[in-house]
Amino acid sequence: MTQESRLTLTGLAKLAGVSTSTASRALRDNPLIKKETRERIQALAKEHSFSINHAASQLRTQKTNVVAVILNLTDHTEQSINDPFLLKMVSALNLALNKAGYEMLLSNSMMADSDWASYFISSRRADGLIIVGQGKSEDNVNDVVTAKAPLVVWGDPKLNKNYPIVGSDNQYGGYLATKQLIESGCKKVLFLGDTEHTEMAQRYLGYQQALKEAKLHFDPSLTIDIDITSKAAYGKVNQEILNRGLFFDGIFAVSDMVAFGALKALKERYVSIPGDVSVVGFDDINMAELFHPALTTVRQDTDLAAQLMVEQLICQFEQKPAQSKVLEVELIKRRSTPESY
Amino acid sequence: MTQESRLTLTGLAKLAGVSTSTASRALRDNPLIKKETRERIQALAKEHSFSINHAASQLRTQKTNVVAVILNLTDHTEQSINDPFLLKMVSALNLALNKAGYEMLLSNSMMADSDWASYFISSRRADGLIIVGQGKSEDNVNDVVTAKAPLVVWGDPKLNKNYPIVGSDNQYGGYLATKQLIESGCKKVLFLGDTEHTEMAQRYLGYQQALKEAKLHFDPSLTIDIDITSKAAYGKVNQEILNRGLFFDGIFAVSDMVAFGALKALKERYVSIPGDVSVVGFDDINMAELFHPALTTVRQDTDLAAQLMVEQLICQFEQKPAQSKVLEVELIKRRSTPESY
DNA sequence: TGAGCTTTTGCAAACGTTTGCAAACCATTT
DNA sequence: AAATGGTTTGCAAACGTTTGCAAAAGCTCA
Repeated sequence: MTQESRLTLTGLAKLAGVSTSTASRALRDNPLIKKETRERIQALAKEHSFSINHAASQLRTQKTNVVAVILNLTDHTEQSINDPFLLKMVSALNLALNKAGYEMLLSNSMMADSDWASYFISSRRADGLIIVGQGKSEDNVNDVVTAKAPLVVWGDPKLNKNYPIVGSDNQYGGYLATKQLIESGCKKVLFLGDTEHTEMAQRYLGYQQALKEAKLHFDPSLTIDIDITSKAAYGKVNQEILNRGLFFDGIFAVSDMVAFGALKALKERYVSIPGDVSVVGFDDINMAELFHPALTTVRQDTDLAAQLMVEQLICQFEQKPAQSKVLEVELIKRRSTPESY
Repeated sequence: MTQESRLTLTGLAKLAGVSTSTASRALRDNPLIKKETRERIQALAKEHSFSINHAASQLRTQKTNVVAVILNLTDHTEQSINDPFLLKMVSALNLALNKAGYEMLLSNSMMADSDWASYFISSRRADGLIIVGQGKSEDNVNDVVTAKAPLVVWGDPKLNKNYPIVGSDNQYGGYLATKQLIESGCKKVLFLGDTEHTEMAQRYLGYQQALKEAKLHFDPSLTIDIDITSKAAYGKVNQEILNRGLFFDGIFAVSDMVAFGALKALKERYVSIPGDVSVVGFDDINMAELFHPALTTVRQDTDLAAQLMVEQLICQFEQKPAQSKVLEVELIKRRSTPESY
């Protein structure tokens, strides 16, 4: 019940019989202070489980050691905070940040509506921003840039913006996926995804490229434009089959979740996979392997991605120039496409 | 390039021709200040996209408006940060916290190894702690308690601890799941999970209770003790079938991920679901519905859970007593158990 | 012994808010 | 015209660190 006031650095210093500044330096291992003294004070601190008041330290140093991660989802799309890929990304970022000595402040775009720069940076809540998804509202991102806040975006790295973007080689990924389908003997490959979404549009390009390379006719009616959720995929595939029969023999789904939705629809209509229809997804979330049949997909390396993003952000902290980074993708062959022979 | 120093409250005040204190009060909508003045200053602040230096404010008020969320996973188990249920929980917490005006600091237990109280609370990084999972090391949690830090734990709410625990009615959930299997005609129901893990142990109790109620013999060889991951479930179920044949006709999996692993093994061995074996999971993550067959499972309401946890935490901020809360669970019938007739 | 170093410590001024208290202002009333 | 009371403002002291600078302490050498 006694509201024992917390131990302060000055208090600790008194206990140690030194001045506050000495105590401060000792705790930060400043070599100005004699080694014994340093160790003595550090021990004392541990003993009293003292820890520096972060707010005061922040105020003085102007450094928060916090990075804000913002999930910037397009509004019109339902790709939500529940998307396993995004969550995987978040957890990878969390790890990478902690490893680099930073805390992660997680925010959906709700809290700091729109004015991220002033909310997070000018208010000194965070040293920098990692924005996951380029979203619909590029304005927000641009505001951050003009505010000169350290910033990294997860998105389409080929876009030539004035901020660093880390992302997969989406076009090549789309190409790989489609090529695999074609090599499996598919003649009519469905593109299932959102052609407006920046990254997905790249995958779409890759899809077209693979078709062209194989001298297959590009049939626009094979492009099915949907929200990138499993629910939308499920509904649309169901409906299309109902309306047009089984007019395709392969599906390139723009994400694993979309693929799952499609697979569910196919299975419910007793379409054999990969017998009648082969399917390739994108992302390689954990579930891809667990699904039946295990999903052939294009892997995005979230761990490496997170690491690169953190690196590029830290570059900016140190006033060094940061660059966009393209991540290689990898086709993971599983059972939703036929075995190669 | 010009390192324009950021606008400070005092600066803003000067711009407005008032004292710093007036400006401060105006921004916080303190009715002491005349309404017109307040509005004028607020407008000015918006115009210059000024925002209060959070560190300074924190230092003065001793309030961070940040809550640290710690994923406290048992070491020996592989239930990782990738578990969709945990991530769902995290995202629900994020939402609930933001709604209540708090930021969320996400930490895996790595960063602040063990001494959470001093790392987060006494260092004033956060106002309170939400710990997800009781984990192996109850010591950590106890330390937080003795440090008198505001704290809520996600875990087994029936445990009578001196800190508030929010959690599902695990025993009843286990009971419901098992009962459903029995009513589907199962005579030999496998329990697939970790009987040591606090919450899982409760589900195990429910399993036993349902058996007893149905006057079914409790056969210990039907209890399969595994790490609660899909990988472990897949491996073990595979192996068991190999060794002992199909010696069961129902599975109560302690989580959906575990259920998925089991299902994968069953499907690979051409066991019909729910024809030969019925399966019930726990959690009701999004994938449960997408899986084929759609998984019958016991739903835990993460949104409500998050909301309750935040409420209980805020209680403590306001010096009010906080309580443990038991969440009701709900059986969601899908296709991995036979249709009821 | 004390001059001239180097090593080790302490003083005191920030960092940018918030808030108790007192002062200034304004409108009434006597 | 002064006293009263209510609004509205400003002064100045915190909050707990960090750090440039100066001072003290210890050492070496003449």
